Amino acid sequence: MTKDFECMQESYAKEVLREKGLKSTTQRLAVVHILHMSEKLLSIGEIHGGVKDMLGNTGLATIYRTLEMFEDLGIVKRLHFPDGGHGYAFSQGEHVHHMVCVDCRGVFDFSECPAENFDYASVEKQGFRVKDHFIQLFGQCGKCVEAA
Amino acid sequence: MTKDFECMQESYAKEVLREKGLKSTTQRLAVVHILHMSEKLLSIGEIHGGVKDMLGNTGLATIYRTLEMFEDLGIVKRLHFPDGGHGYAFSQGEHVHHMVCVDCRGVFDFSECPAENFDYASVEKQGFRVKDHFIQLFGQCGKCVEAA
DNA sequence: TATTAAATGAGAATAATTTTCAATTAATCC
DNA sequence: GGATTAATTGAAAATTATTCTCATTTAATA
Repeated sequence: MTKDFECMQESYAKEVLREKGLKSTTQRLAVVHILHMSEKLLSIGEIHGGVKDMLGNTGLATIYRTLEMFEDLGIVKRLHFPDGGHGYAFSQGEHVHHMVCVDCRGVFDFSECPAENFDYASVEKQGFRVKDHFIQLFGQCGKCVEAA
Repeated sequence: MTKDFECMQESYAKEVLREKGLKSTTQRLAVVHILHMSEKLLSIGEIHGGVKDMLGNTGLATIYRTLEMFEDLGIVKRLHFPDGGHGYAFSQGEHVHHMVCVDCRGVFDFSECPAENFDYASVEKQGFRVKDHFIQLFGQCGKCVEAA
């Protein structure tokens, strides 16, 4: 039975976890919730803070473990900032890319893949086999453009 | 006067440094040398080790400072591994992208931009202004394909 | 060669991440 | 619903990564 207020992301995560024989713990679902609620990239510390607000004390190690696992499962994506830092965003499995606002760290995702029509044959000449790609756009979001 | 054995990368780096009023120190040039010689992504530790082999003792902080600066100058690029780690590759200023072999961590660069013909207008609907992009390909290099 | 601002080294300080292990909990089976 | 069990967690220590400080050194310039 599904709780009324359970969001799609939450049930999606549960499903993925169940398929892999992993447990849907309160902590893991809280991480999904926090990420899904956020309009910007969150650092480990911010996620930890958010989870603690929801559940009371929660070990930081759990957050690390959860995020690593979620990344492997394709539930979250780790994105990067120009300054070398990084943050996490919810990412629902399918092929999705992200734009990051360098001013407010807002994340915006889009499904059109910039490299969709690229002919990898041209870069595969020396025998390299492309298996995956990572694409992230940088720029300013609408609000920050106006504010500037 | 240019030393006979000075490589292009080294003189390129010197030029960029001079333009910005920064010093071409032995340590900085050693970092360029190490990176340029390497066929794979190097970690901070590996770069530090390489520089120490060339120059004798060298502070780790200098390596950090140098790499951060080089990244800002567009001389090196910080790339990422699926496992969350990262490494540095020489990157000569112009628009270049990298492929990383997930087996041997080899780096291969190419100049055709996969996103070259992408129409950013489609993702800029909500007012986001794309300023830059980060693209990195993952796969297996020829050697590792054969070895597998 | 003397001058000077920039850069370095050493190590302390801080931050980030991983590990360990006993206690807890979600899923499963009756 | 309660017992069972393997997975998961929390807490703290251990490890690793990064930054900072400041006295000393060095590259560029005149």
